[in-house]
Amino acid sequence: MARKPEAERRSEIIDATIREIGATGNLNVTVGQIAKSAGVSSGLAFHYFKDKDTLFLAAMRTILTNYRRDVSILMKGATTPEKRLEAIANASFGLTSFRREAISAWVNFYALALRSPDARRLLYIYQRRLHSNLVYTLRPTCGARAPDVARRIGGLIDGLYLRYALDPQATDGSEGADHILRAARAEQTELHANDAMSVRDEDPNPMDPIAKPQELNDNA
Amino acid sequence: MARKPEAERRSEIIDATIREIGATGNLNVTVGQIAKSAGVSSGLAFHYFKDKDTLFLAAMRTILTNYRRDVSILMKGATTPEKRLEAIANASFGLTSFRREAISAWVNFYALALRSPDARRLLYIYQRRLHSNLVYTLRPTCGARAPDVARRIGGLIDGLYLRYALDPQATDGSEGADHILRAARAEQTELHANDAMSVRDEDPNPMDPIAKPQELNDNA
DNA sequence: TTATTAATTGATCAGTCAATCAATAATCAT
DNA sequence: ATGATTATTGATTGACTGATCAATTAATAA
Repeated sequence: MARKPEAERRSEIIDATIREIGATGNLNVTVGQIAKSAGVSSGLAFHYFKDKDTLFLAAMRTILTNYRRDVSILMKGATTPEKRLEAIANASFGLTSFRREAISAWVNFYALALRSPDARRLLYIYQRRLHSNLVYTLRPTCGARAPDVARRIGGLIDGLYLRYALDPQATDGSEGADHILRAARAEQTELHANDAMSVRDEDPNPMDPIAKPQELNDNA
Repeated sequence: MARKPEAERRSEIIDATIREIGATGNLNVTVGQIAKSAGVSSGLAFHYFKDKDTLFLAAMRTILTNYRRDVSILMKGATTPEKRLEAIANASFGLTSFRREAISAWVNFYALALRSPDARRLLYIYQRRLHSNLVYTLRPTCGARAPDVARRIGGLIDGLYLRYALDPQATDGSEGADHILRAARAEQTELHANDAMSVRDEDPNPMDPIAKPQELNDNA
């Protein structure tokens, strides 16, 4: 009936996908369900997305874009390293990323990455961007240790996200964000037995850290 | 044909389940596939496990049992707090837990926990046990901060596991284990800006830390 | 042996779903 | 208007699969 331009319909279908994944908690939602939730026929969903996996990936790209936007916004006002880290932490555990739909999408996305190279690529983009942002943020306080520390902070973000995401008693992610800041403070204190160990980690991956926060695009 | 006692067949079917999940990377393996891989008919799989989800949970219990066994073995020889933490780290990133099959099972298990209360319960058992072991291990060096630090180390284990598990370039998990130890060392250094913050975390969850490493059973 | 129990099969049912496609309806350009 | 283009439908197909069950076979006991 109601005719809409391609771009709008695409995003409506993507939104419906995220909604349905959030409602059921898994990727076994049928295209029919999704289409219905979007108020269109299943045929249209296939018209715009060649198959189900493509649709899921598009949905995940939207989630990642939202996350990136949050980071970007919160980073704007952050002037000190401490504030910048807080921005990253708050974006990771903030309302956008911690809604049920985003959580479902994320957790299932990890599982999808196990069998879909496309999903894996997308996951790497997220990881690289996060790592890059963290290195940039940690450099002033950690110096050469920044890449090494960033790897732990990044891992901690993912791990705690998973924890609190799967904990029905956790109402929001603020506790997760607190932990990130505490971990970073611990890593940033001067006297580290670690220093000796992490010398070899001076820029372990030369391709990797770029001076400024990343704005990579998700395609490819 | 070949007749075997219940216990043996059960574990053969469970092993086949783990194998097939590992091979395909997702839970969409059919019971037929699993049965075939176990060398039995699909009917038998349903005879011993009332439905597919039950079978998956049984498989996951086996994975958790193997992990627990590894921790237990490695803990035996560990006398100092440092050695004990090393034991936990090595178990978490060791060969048993880092095989492709275990990785697939774990990642999909997280997704399953999103929709299955039974899976969620099982996941909590793992998390509580890990937390408990960490608190016990960290107490000597962290004192009152142990529960708080344990939450981060636990999260870091999960997060880094996910990272390296989904990284095809990572051959083993030894790098993950290294990170755990470094993070712990950072948290254990004396002069912490954190100390003031984490006072309120003195035993945040009274139900939680128990003096000795846990040997909870997985049922219920 | 014979009766009883336990293990195992495989065909079958009933339902589901991704993907296709021919047909229709709305919009636009001329 | 007219034709071309774009959006949209929904019926259909073809393949798949979880679960059931009646029948069969092997082991055990009496």
